[in-house]
Amino acid sequence: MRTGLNKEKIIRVAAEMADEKGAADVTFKELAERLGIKSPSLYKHFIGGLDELNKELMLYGWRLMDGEITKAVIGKAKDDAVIALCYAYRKFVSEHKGLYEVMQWYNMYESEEHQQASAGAVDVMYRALASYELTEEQKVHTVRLIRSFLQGFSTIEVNVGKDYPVPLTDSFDFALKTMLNGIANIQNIVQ
Amino acid sequence: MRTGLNKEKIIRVAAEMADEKGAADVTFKELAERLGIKSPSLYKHFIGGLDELNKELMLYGWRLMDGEITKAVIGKAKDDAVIALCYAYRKFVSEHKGLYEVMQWYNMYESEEHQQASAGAVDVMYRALASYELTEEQKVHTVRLIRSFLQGFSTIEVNVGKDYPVPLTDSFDFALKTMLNGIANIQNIVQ
DNA sequence: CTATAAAGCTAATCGTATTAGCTATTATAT
DNA sequence: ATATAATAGCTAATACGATTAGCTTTATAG
Repeated sequence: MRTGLNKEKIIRVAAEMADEKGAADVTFKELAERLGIKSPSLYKHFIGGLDELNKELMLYGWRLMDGEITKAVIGKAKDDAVIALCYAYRKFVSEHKGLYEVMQWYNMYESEEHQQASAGAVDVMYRALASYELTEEQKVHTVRLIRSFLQGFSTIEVNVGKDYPVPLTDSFDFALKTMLNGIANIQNIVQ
Repeated sequence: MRTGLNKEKIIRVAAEMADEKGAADVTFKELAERLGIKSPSLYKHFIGGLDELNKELMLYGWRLMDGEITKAVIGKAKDDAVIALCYAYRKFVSEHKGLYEVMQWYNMYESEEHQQASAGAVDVMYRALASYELTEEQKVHTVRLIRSFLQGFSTIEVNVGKDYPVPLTDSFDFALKTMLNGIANIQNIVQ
């Protein structure tokens, strides 16, 4: 019988599943169970199989994050904007560990598509830097620094056991200040 | 017949294989072929199967990197030490993309073991900071910043398509300078 | 020399992904 | 309204790698 499913609904369930059980445990078998259908039926929606689902999950994840960090930055400028963006990124990851794994993990394979998917989030970073007096090249460097840090920090935080006696949050703030300080002194930094 | 294999040799072949084909494509099937044995025989060396192999690969990778960055830092202090360490880390990743994937990827599951594996590399970072006038807490923050950046930057660099018109190397240097600048101004940064 | 452990092998099993082909339901064109 | 086509589901069968069971050969300790 018809269940009224479509790609979008399936992706949402798959994303939940990823967050609950980890990216590697999103199987067609269990996804189908959760949706109340049999696993071969999933091929009606994802002809490319598990691979296609993962790609769509990745795209979905980046769109979602894009939305979150965009909201966070609205009406803010300079340091306030950067700080808000970084907090929003970190919050997103903490709430979507599994989905974030897919966003990272799947990138190993389809880097072209991944590039485009994350372009939205990167673009928000550029806009957040608009209010600084920076050359285009300086903006590129800065975005790459912030992006690298956020990505690395998130990965570490998600998988870390202990953050005692020095809380990770303090280190996060420290890092933000260091980077903002770098932006402020950018003329002295770049030859 | 006896082939004279042992864990160490198998791991080395598996590491090569990871670098050639990517972490996800290290299968018992092909690994056995490369070693000239049948895949069930691998269980004589890795009772825990593919899982155990991956864990050992991860440990091997971190030991290897530990050695590399340790060498790089010898006889250097302060900024020179940090710069050398970061370059060595980046070089290691560029030469061991697949192995590095395993080092990252496997961490999702066994975070306790991963912690210990990467502890060596983290320790080298602490030593590299020894020559600065920093409190223990400041060192922790600094190590976490550098580590996050290196991890994020590496992941991005490995999977990125284009670094044109702004070369990634320039961004790497920019980031290093920004972070070193942050270390120099650390008193002003921490409240 | 012999007993035993180690390291290999073949054959069989398991689990998930995937494909093939069938059926009912929905949507659409006449 | 009705005939037709496309869609979304199903069952049965296949494929492929991981894994397990049980056998055999080779080193080696005593």
